[in-house]
Amino acid sequence: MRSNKQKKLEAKGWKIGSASDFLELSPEEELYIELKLSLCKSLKKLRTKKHLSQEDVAKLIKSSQSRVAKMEAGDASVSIDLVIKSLLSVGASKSDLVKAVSSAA
Amino acid sequence: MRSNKQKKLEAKGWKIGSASDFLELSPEEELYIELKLSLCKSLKKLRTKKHLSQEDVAKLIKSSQSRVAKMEAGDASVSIDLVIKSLLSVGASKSDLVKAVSSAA
DNA sequence: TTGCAATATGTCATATTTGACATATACTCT
DNA sequence: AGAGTATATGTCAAATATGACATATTGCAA
Repeated sequence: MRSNKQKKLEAKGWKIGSASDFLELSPEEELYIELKLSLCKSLKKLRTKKHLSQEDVAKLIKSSQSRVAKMEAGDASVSIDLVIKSLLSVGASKSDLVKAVSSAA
Repeated sequence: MRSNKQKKLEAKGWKIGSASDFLELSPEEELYIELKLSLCKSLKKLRTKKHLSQEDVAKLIKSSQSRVAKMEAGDASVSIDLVIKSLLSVGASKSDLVKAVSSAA
């Protein structure tokens, strides 16, 4: 099982250089990150389930493979908007989104 | 009961000037808009329930009253990211988010 | 009515997100 | 081993979202 600290570290780029430290996140910052990571994980799951490459998804959303990789990695440089748009483009249903939100830690 | 067309029109600024017309949205574009509008609506509900002014919320999220107004209006210039951050700052729980996503048309 | 607080709408310079690209790394195959 | 495919990571100019501000509009109490 993955530790809490590791999950925070996966949110690459977050809070680096800011006053507050990684492990001092407010509850709402925590939930925001967990939610985003959950959506990112769902994207990867749905994509592989559909046997699509990152390049395939990139074409669907008119973006690039590198951006899809960053989405799946939960990179801080990608917006939740883009992740949600990608999920929908890959065929996620409303209930898929509900599941993703529900399963945020 | 509100018509479908009206809900689209509430998504101010959307698709204006683009090739496709308001009423020709793909299913995923539809769901994306409905989802966003649902989150916006939830924000307004939660804010009023907590007896907060838009100015109060603006201070919580370090933004401005006008941006909060735009969020609640479902303005196309605001990101889902900001709406979610606002919801969490106002005290939304995970189940509040789940409900908002679930109740997207 | 007037006055005041809350909300709506428009604009704009700045900040953040974006797609694109290069390149690195991983994972099959033969 | 090498070749081919998929994924990861870094960078950057262009596109988009942002907070701040001005101002308009609403609603409501005196």
